Amino acid sequence: MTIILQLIQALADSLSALGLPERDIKLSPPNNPDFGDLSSNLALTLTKDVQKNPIQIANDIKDTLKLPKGLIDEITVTPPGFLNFKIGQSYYYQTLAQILSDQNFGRGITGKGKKANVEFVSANPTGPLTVGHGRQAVLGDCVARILQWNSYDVTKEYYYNNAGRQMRILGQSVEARYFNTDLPSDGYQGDYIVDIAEVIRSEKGDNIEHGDPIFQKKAEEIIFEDISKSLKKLNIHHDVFSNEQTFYDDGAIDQTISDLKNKDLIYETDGATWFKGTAIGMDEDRVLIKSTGEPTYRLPDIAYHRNKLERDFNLIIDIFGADHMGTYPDILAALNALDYDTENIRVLIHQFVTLIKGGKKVKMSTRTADFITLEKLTKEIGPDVVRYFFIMRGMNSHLNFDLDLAADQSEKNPVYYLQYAHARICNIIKHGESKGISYQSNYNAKLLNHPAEIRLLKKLDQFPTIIENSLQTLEPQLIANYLHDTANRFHKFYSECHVITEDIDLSNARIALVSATQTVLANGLDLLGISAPDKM
RNA sequence: GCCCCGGUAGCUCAGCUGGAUAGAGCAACGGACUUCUAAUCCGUAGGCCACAGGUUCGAAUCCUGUCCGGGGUACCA
Repeated sequence: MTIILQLIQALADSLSALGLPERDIKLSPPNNPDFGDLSSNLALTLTKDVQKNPIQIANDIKDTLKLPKGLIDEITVTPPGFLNFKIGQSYYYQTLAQILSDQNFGRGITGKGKKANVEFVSANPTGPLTVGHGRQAVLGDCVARILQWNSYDVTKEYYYNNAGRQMRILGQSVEARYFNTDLPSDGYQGDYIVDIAEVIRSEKGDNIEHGDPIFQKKAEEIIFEDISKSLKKLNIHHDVFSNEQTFYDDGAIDQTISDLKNKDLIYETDGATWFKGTAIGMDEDRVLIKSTGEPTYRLPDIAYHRNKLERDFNLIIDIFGADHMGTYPDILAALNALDYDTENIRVLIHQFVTLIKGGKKVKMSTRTADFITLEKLTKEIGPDVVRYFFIMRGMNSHLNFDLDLAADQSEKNPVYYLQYAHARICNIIKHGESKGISYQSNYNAKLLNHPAEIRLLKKLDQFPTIIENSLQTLEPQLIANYLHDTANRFHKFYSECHVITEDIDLSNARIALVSATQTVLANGLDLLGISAPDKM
């Protein structure tokens, strides 16, 4: 049982001993370290019901509190009525020992025996991935890593629409380049289309007929290769690729329509087939099949999610850009109408990246070939910097990405702050070995008394809590922020405490502390898919 | 019009399941390397947390309204 749970239990016991009403008790570290390690507003929440001065309530609770010996050093009551707990240092020494005995410190077992699916990127193969796609790529990959770290069996999935209008225009664009004719209206203007046409020419010669499916097929293939390559350079791999066409071929699309029809949720107007969303509480009805006979993306999306639900995942995560905000409720509503339980589906929406170049916003468009590729960015500033840049911000913040600044600042990017801490530790350990000092399990933890040492220890102790929070919220930036704090406390420790000294006992204790810090940093960086270098 | 996200230091953003004195990086200024890596550390400066109300012992955080920016609201994806 963690120290927090023990305290909450003891506080709850006190409440009942005093005949006070029950409360949902919360403990959190106060901003000001003078108030101790954990604080509770418990007494303040009771004032109204009890009609008593909160300070007096807090003192009553304090006096009746029964705690295991050695757990808490000091309990104080401060205005306006907080209960503050100072945790004994021996607790942190135990944490240190725990980290040193377990390289996997921070790993959770929540997902043991459970299967999760994370769908992300899912850009249609109409052109290279852009900087805009990067955010989702990194976010999705980190979410998958968080789940894996918590023992989930994770399938990383990429879904794309290859049967619709977009891909048809792509094929027509390639064809136009091949025959040297005008691009279709809304055609793809990028040079890569010309390159694809040339590949086709060199492989198949000049005698392909108009309308040959090879144009679209080859384009899809080549562009997908390029997308995979860009992702690979960011250390991102998908396990499964699903596409729309499959669901036409295996009849899932027709089946979905007929099942919805059986639920009386389908009607036809103006030659189009509509989904009766209003019948099940939605704001509007939506078109599923256009009057041209071509389905809208919603229909295959429903079929696809049905397919995912039938693959028996315990957790299904969809990661979408803000432009999908309005569409997923329809999908979920349709699935519910088809008697599926959608509780295991979590939809993460991230806001867009606004690109700034030369102080001006860049409007990106794949169609007009007005974009900066993710691959180019990765090449310029490196995968670790790209990943950190995208992950250090919350997903529902709009992100301004200044390309000039990114290139400029890559030298002093905050990710190096974390990596440098790790590299420094490696160097200390190396230096220690040259002096005959290396980690011994019989170190004397009590020698770690310096404020900078204690502060670092307290930070390391928080790691599992941070992991737990990030699992619940699926927000990787919690880990990024935590690692920054940890590196900060390490750097401060480094500047105040020399590790390898003439004092062998102290050196041993500090080597232990530094090794534990290394483990936490390496684990955290791994969660973000960022490398932990031995030297820089 | 309606729905979703945001508005916090000069810039980019943390903090938002209500707590005590609102933080970091960059930019500016001033210090610290005969020592395990100065990609670091220490210090100075910088704020009506968009605005106005409300709830509360207590609001950057919750509620309502207004303003500004982004996205949706398509028989585009």
